[in-house]
Amino acid sequence: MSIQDTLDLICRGTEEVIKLDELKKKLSSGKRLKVKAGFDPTAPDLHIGHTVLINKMRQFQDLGHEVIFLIGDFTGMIGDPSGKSATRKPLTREQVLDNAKTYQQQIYKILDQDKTTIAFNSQWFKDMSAADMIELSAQYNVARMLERDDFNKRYKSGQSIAIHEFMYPLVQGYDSVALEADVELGGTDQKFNLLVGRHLQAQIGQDPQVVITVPLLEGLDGVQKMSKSLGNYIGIDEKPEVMFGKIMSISDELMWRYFDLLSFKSNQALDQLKTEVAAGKNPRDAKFELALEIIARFHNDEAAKNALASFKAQFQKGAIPDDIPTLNLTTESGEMGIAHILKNADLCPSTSEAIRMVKQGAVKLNGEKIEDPKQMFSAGTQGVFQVGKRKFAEITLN
RNA sequence: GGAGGGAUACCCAAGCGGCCAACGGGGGCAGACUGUAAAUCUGCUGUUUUUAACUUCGGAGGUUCGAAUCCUCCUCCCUCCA
Repeated sequence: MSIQDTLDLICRGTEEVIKLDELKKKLSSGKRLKVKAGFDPTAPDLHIGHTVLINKMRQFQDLGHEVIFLIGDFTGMIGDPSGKSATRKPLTREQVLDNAKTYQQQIYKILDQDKTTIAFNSQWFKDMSAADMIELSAQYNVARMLERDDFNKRYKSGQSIAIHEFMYPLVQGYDSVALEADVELGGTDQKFNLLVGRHLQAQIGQDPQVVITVPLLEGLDGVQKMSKSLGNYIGIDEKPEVMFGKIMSISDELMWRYFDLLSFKSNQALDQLKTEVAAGKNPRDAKFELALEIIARFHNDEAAKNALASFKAQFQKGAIPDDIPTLNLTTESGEMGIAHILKNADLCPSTSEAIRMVKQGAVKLNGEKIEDPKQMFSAGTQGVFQVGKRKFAEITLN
């Protein structure tokens, strides 16, 4: 592969490469590059938004470079202020280590374990003295720190910025010095921090790292970035059927964004797909392809196909899914009203809600719509109760 | 330390003595439609023993036949001055 081809591959789906010629030079040198990406272990599970970055790491790995998955166990205790308008709560040491473990388990769905170096930044920070820390903080100044957009906004609007938050970019930048990183990858929200790494490396006389940023993936709503706390995410550990459903629920427009950032299809293949849809191919079928590819990556081909099949069965033919919860409910007086059955089976959060569902025509027993919110069922009744298209339970009354 | 402003359901936000379980928007859920859990349209969105009752508008008291709306105290948040 020529240097140019390699560059094209690396740049695909990135937001920014700083600087391109430096990257070219590093690649041309034939050296095995140290490619670093830092992860703040605040979240217990990875979602596919994170994988945009990890996919990029994988590419470097495939090109023969050393990929360092840096777990910010030390930085995690500070709490990255990036993109936040308020001061974050620091994590305890136990939480950080716990989360880090989960990261390690999950990244190998994409990365090649044998070619991945895992590092913890507490390795070089835990023994740093106060004097070392102050020396590090002398490498940067307040005015430049305040250039950062989120600090700037908070400062101007009178919100508090704790002093330790200024340490975060420095500490993260120092990671690059300690690792002698050639390339650092990160989301666009990390740009400032990544650039601090370049600055620190240059001050110390190292060849500064190339900074590559990748876009942040929008969540299922298509507006806000994918995150656990917003609940608009697809976790990479989720069941195939759940993943399938979530992917199908994204808008047709957002689908293309997901293709761009998550699919390993070539640009040519994507262009062709877009042309086909524009020419009348059902966008749903394109979404099927996306779902199949992603599920195959995190599970396997068979699981993906099964998820497709059960999706078709459940939502196109209205069939009852295979694995539905089974439970027994005990009646007090030998019979129970529909509202209580639904509530007790956790199909509805309250009897009021259950009554509403019945009135809206959302409730079925063995496929037969229940019309009367007061309908009673006597002990011995058995069947599949359904609320809406997605909630099922096989219930036996006794 | 001083002076003001604010706290309403999942979120934003109206209401400023009875017509308020509380406008509107967002989100969510359901139905219709669609070869999509997309888009669009419609409805619902406190609880319960559901044609009615009960609890809710930061917390605790009070005024009143009647309070989210008025008064007192408390808690928290914000702005300005020092």
